[in-house]
Amino acid sequence: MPQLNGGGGDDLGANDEMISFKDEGEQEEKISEISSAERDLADVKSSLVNESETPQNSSSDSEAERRPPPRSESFRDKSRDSLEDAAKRPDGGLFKGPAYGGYPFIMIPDLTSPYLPNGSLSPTARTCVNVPLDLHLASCCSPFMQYLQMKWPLLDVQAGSLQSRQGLKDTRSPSPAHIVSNKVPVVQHPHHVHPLTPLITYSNEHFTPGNPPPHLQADVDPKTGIPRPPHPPDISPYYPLSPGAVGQIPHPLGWLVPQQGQPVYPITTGGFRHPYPTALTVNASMSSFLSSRFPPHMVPPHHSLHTTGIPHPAIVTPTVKQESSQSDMGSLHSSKHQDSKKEEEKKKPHIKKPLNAFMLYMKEMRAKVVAECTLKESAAINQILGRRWHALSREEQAKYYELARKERQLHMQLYPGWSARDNYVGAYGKKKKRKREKQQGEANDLSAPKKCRARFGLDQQNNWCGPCSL
DNA sequence: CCTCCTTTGAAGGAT
DNA sequence: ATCCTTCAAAGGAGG
Repeated sequence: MPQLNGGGGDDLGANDEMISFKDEGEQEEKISEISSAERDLADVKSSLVNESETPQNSSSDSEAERRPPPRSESFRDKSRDSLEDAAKRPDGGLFKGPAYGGYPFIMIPDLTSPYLPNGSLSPTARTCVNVPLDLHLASCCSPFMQYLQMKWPLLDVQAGSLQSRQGLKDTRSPSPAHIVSNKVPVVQHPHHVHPLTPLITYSNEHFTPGNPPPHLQADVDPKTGIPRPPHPPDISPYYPLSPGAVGQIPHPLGWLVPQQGQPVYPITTGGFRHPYPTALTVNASMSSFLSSRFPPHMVPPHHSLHTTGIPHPAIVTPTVKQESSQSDMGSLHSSKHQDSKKEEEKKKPHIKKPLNAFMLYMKEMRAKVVAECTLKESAAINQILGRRWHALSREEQAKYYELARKERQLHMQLYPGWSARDNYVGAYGKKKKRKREKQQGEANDLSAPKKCRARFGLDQQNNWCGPCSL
């Protein structure tokens, strides 16, 4: 993306855009435009997801055209080149150096990325760009702020308008309740909805008080013919696929508000979960809020949100899974053992991996699929989503790839030293083990010892798995 | 209660 | 360079 850090920070080393598909059969990928969740579900159910690559009344040549079989170098290079071009464009100057720090819409040039159908910035976007902002520039320079701005490019505008409209100047000392009270409605003006809202995507559940029941489905996706759950008229449940389209905006304060929806990077601190941090935190008042809501080790330094120590939704304390059960029960049954264990775990907060493109896509679409097919089982849902993912057009996928790349970039800025390896569970973690064994075949028993030995060496046999230690 | 399932993609280590 | 493994989300299913 256009350098968030004003420099050549673009290259994360991941040529993730437009990765070639697995060969699942092009025919299958040509899921017709009338494909529906029901059919997907039927496929899943009938064949237990036996990906029979039988050509399905595909026909949709346009679809096939949109998605050239080997999604690879050609498009990838083009994409990257175009991205770079975008960064070099005059309006890409928004991202040159600190100057753009005052703009919350730091991602705008990406909107003009070649991924978008017409490659132009929507009038809405331009309008938004020109909105004067009441930003706290000092804060904006931090990766955290960039992150916030990326996630909630409009928030400051909204905050500004809030201040003007509601006299929120007294936010100098806002209480969390205060912040929370300024929930959704005030930020949902259609004209404020920026095309960049895809960056904030994720599902409505983050933002709506509750997902409407499937039976309330009102409209139908013109593209897929799949009924959609109803949504506020000023909020599109989808990414804006065309310039000027209105994107969905989960509540910008969502991460400040306990929600039912699962955030992308939930910070769970005493039941406090949220999606990515939002730009609301730009001001100093936020830091006081953070101080009140986060444990000290997660609260950024006052008035200087430094790269390190910045609260990030990717940080999840190990108490995540107990947030509902243990936080309630814990007060009753808090054993010393648990305490010591907790403290031990607190020392190294779990920084989650940034979501990849598909994960972001799933995050956004899952609710829809669930609503459409009344299927709850995630495994089946994910199969459907996987198919739909492949059925997406280049441009549509590109948005997610781009979003994912930004995720990684910000994640990297926020946690320079973090490695995906940090999240690996020991030498041979419990997770996914069985499946891998299945996939890898029978030779596992033989290979495992060898791998442990190779991996940790003889001097670290304590890290070996059980079989290896025998 | 914990793990598996199921998807794709990213990352890192091993070969 | 390629292969293998793990993890990211999600929530029902099953041990």
